[in-house]
Amino acid sequence: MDAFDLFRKLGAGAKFDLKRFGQDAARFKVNLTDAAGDVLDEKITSNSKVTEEEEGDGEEYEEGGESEDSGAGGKRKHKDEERDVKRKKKKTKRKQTELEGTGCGCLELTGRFQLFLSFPDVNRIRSQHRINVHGSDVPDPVCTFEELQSEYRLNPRVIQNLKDAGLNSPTPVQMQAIPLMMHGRELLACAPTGSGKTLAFCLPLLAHLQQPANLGFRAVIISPTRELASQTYRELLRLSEGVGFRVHIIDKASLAAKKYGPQSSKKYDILVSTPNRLIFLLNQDPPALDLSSVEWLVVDESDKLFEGGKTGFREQLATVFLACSGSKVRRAFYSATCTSDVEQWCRLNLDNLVSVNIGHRNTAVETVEQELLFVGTENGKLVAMRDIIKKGFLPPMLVFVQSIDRARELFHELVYEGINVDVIHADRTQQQRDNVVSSFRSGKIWVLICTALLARGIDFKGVNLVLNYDFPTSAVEYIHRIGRTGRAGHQGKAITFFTENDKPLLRSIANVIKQAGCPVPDYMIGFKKIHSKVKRRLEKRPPKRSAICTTPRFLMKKKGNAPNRGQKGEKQTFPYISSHICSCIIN
DNA sequence: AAAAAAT
Repeated sequence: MDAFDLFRKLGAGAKFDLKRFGQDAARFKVNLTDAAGDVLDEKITSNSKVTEEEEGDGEEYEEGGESEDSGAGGKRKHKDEERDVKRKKKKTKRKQTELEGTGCGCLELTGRFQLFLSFPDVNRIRSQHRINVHGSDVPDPVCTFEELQSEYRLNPRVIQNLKDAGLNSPTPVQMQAIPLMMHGRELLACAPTGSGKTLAFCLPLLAHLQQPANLGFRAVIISPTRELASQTYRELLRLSEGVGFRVHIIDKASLAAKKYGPQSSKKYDILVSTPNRLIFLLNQDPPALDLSSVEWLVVDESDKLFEGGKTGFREQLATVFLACSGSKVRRAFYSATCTSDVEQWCRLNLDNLVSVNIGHRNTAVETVEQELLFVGTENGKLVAMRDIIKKGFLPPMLVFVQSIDRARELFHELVYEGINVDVIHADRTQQQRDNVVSSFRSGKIWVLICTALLARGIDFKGVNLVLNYDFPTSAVEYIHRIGRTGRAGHQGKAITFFTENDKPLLRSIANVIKQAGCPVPDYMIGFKKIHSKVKRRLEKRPPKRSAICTTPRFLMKKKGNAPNRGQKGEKQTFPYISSHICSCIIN
C-alpha cells in the first residue's frame, strides 16, 4: 500500500487502524528509529514538557490547560480541585501512552541534550515563546528576520519589504517554522489565529526558490476559500515586490487553462489556489496544468481541507498530492486548529515529520474579550442585535450566521437600519464577493453579515466586534470565527448569542472561553458532556431555526417588496425596535 | 445534510 492508497482509505472515512495499516505503521517505526539514532549527532529539541503540554486533539475542550508562562497564569485561577486531580490523572495516562506508542521516541534521551552548549538557550527561547516542537534534528528558532538573510540567503529586498510593512521581528510560529522549512523539513504547524502563519510559510518559499526560474510552478499553496487564496496571493506579491517572482492565482479556471498549459506554465514560480480549480485544470485532456516541478506544497487551514465526506475537500487534496509528482516535493500543513485525523495522516505519510505547536492546541486567543449572551429565542437575537446597534458600537463588525438563507434574511432585516451593512456568502457572484471584501477592508461597510465563508484565515485589519448571531456548530468553528478579531496582538471583542436550542454545544464553547481567561458562568461548565455522536450530528445538522423576520405578516403580502422606510411606516414596520429591551438577557 | 469548491 503506498501513501496515496492510504490517503484514499482515510479519505473514505476509515479510521486509523494499526492492523489494517500495519505496513505503513512499520515504515513509520523505521523512521522513528532513524530519528533516535540521529540524536547523537545533532541537537534535538523535544523535552518531557512537550508531552505534558500537548492537549491531544482538543476534542472535548475539557482540560484546563495550565500555562507555564506566568502572564496567563493569573487569569486561570478558577480551578476546582476535583477537576485538577482528574486532569493530572489524564495527563499521566497520556504520557504513558505517548511513551509506549509511537508519539515520541526521544523522551528518554533528555539527558544527552546537556552535551550541547546551545541547548539551554534554545530551550529558553522556545519556552519563552511557547513554542513546542516534536521531532528530530530540529533547527534552532530564528529571533530576527536578518538571520534569514545571513543563514538562509533570503533576499534582502524581501526583508526590506517586511520592514516597510511594519514587521520588525518574527512571531513564534515564524521563528520555528521558517528554519524548519528552510531545512526542507515536512511539518505540521499549529498556531493561534492571527499569529502570522501566512508569513511563516511564504517567507521560506521565497527563500527556498531563491530566484525566478523558468522551471514551472515550484511552490503551490492551497486554501479552502477564494477569499483566502486571494489574500495569500496579495501577501506574496507584497513580500516579493522588487524580487521578480512570478506569483499566480487561478481566478478563472477556463482562462487559466490557456495560460498555464504545458508550454506557458514554465513562466511561473508560485501558485495559489483553491483545490477544485486545480483539479479542473489537471483533468483537462491534455492536462492544462503541470505540477511535476513542485518542490513545496503548502496546505493552509489544513484541518478544513482534510474534511471528508462526499463533497469534502479531502479527495481533491489527494488528487493535488498525486499531481505533485516530482521526487523533491515537500509538504507543509498549517492551521490554527488541528484534528487527530490530520495529525495521524501526517505522522504516517510525511517524511520525518516535525510538529510545531504554539501555545496550547485548539484554543482561542487571549486578546479577544469573549462573551456569551442568552437571548431566549430566535426573535430575541434580532432584538439583541438591534440593541447592540442602538447602543452604539465601534465598526467594523462581522456577524456570523449558519446558512446562506439566514445570511440573506438577516441582511434584509438590517438593511433599513441606517447603517452600512452588506452580506457575503458562496451564492453571491465572485464580483459581488470581491466588492464586498474590498468595501469592508476600506471601511465603507460597517457591518458585514457572513457565513463560514469568512470564518477562516481572513485578515481584516481592526475588526472590533465579531458577533456570533447563530451559535457555531463546533468549538473549532468558534475559535476560527472569533479569530477574525484580536489579531496580531490587538484587542478584540466577540459576542455569542445563544438560545435554549444551543444548550448541547454550550459546554464545549464555554470551556474554550474559560481557557482563554474570560469569565463564564459555572453552571455551563457543569453541563453534561455531550456524546461525540451527538456532537458530530450537530456539526452536520445544526438546530433548526425559524426564519429571521420581525415584519408582521400583514405587511409582507407583496412578495419581494421591501417594507416602506417612510417616517410613518417605520413605526408600523418595526413597532417594537427602539424601545424594547430584551428581557431575556441575563448576562 | 452547513458551507465550500469548476464551467
